[in-house]
Amino acid sequence: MTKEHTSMEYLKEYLINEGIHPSYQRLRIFEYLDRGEFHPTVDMIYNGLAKEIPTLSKTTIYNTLNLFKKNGIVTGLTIEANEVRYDTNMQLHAHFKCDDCGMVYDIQVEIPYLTSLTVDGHRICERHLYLKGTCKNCLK
Amino acid sequence: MTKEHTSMEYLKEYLINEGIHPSYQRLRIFEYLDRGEFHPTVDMIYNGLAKEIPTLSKTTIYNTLNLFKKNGIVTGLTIEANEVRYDTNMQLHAHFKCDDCGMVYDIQVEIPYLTSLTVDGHRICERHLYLKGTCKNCLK
DNA sequence: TATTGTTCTTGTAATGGTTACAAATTTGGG
DNA sequence: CCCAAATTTGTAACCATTACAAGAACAATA
Repeated sequence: MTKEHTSMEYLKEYLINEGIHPSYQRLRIFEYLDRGEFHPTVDMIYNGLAKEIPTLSKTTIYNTLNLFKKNGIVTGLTIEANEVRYDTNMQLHAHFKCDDCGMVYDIQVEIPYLTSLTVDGHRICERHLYLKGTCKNCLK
Repeated sequence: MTKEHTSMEYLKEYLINEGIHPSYQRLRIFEYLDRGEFHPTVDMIYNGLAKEIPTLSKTTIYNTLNLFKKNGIVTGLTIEANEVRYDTNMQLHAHFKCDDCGMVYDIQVEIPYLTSLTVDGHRICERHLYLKGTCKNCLK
């Protein structure tokens, strides 16, 4: 998925192309994920959408995210043990989480090592790289 | 901590040097972590030690691991959202987790990029790199 | 050695995120 | 318009972790 804000129609077709029936809830959840570099948790999605979709259930969000993950259009980031953050950017990239404000940033990486298909004889399917520290804004 | 099997006396002095009072439980838990490339969960530690220390409580394991983390001799790996694995190797290295057997391997990395102190203006304190796939043994 | 205060350990209960499940609702095709 | 299938929802269950308070072990002092 691209980083630019995209029309609802486009998101709808995107879901269909990925084999996902674009129900209202799924569309809104995907839209929420796709807008901006946000990497929200389930709670953030719930709090963000519940105002506009009063009947929304957390179970629906979990179901939807698991469906998205199964179909490979979303990935869950486990930077902290007790919170999963969701990302629609499926390209290889790293994340930086600020210990102060909690913000998660996308980081572009150019590490040829990471594109290797094997390491020590093991076959690699997923690559995860994240950094932690104090972010640009909190350093000021 | 080194990877070789080390005597109980050595482990004891190591804990003392790190400012940790070496109680029997702490010593046994640290010994369990230090022996082999195992990266156990709390449950594994509990199941592994409960036979020999019948009074051992899971709370003690959690307390002890949190103490070890606070004193910087152990780190928690959050590869999967619902399980933390503990590692006494505090040097920069990567991990490979097998989706089949669940085994976590240490991987030596030589990525100059990772030793950088900042990225995009953010100050880096921690670096985490893990890979997932099928391990050497499960490929056979 | 007895005492006493501190540290460490333990069991139980509480917490919080996630999943299981079944009922209710919505949707799409005939 | 009707029915079967898919989707959503709320409740309850689950599991890892933490909070808390009581009990046990320990260290220092006299």
